[in-house]
Amino acid sequence: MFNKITLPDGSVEYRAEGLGEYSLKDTLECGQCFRYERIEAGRRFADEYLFTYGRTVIRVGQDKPGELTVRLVGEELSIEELDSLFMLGSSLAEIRDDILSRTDSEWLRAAAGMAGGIAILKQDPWETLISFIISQNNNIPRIRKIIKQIAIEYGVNISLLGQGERLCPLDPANGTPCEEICKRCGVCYSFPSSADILARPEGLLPSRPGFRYGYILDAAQRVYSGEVDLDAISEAASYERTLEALKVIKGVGDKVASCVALFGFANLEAFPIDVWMKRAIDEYFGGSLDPTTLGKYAGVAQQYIFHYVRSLSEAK
DNA sequence: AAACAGGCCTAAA
DNA sequence: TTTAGGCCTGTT
Repeated sequence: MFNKITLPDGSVEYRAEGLGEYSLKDTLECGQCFRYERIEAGRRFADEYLFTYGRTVIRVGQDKPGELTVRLVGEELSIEELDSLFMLGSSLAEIRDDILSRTDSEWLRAAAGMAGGIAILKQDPWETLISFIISQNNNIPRIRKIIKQIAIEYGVNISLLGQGERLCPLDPANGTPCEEICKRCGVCYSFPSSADILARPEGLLPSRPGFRYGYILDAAQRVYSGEVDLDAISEAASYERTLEALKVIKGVGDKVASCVALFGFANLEAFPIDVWMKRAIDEYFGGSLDPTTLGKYAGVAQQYIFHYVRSLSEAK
């Protein structure tokens, strides 16, 4: 859980510790989220990032596993919201043990050993939905680029919103207007609502989403009209009903819907199967793997498998 | 240059 | 119910 700390200079930080093997780097870079920038120059922690969430930019750092330090720019977030976003309510070790107690796969054990520091973020459902619509038949650099350009095209610059200090480490003269830097980085721009997109659909075009353009529009229409009610899904819906509800949107099939269930609604039993997972299942699980055998944290197991198989492929 | 990238849709068996 | 093409675009 995060603690709020007021520093001598009056600024506010949130700190959490005792989070076991929680890895900030693996959590942000494992592919579940797209709106982050790693900070290199002038960083205060071994790993440090800017991460966009709603109308807040979160500057988050980690020196060793199990510790997090956070500063906020833009809209305030409550401790509860921060805990929920970073999944601090669950113990990574308990989740891992639960998964491993249900399998005799040595390969999965090795995957857990390597990826056990990954937490499942509970991100904004709407942005997650659009992000994974964009992800289809696409590669990660371009996915990030499209999302970034959409935000820059429609969004407000969170870093210029309010009272708080500017925390942009990419700005050499802290406190000065930063149009140029921000429009390249994009991480400080909020993501448009469904209404924003419907009011001016052409705004999507500069990002060149290709055939996904119609899918994004369909999602915006169905969410705006209430036919797909993300708040209601968030409140009550089971995993199966979440999938069913999301799949009425054109361009949303099993894979995209399960990603939104997992990363947008924190349905930890969600088990997205993409090309990487298919490869892993073919290679290391004899061609089939029933997610329900992995228990209520199957989605975390999915991240172990996904992360491990990708790291193996990168190694060669 | 042809194939591929964290899928989905549609048409056809 | 399952299987093939095709799809925007950018990169290699």
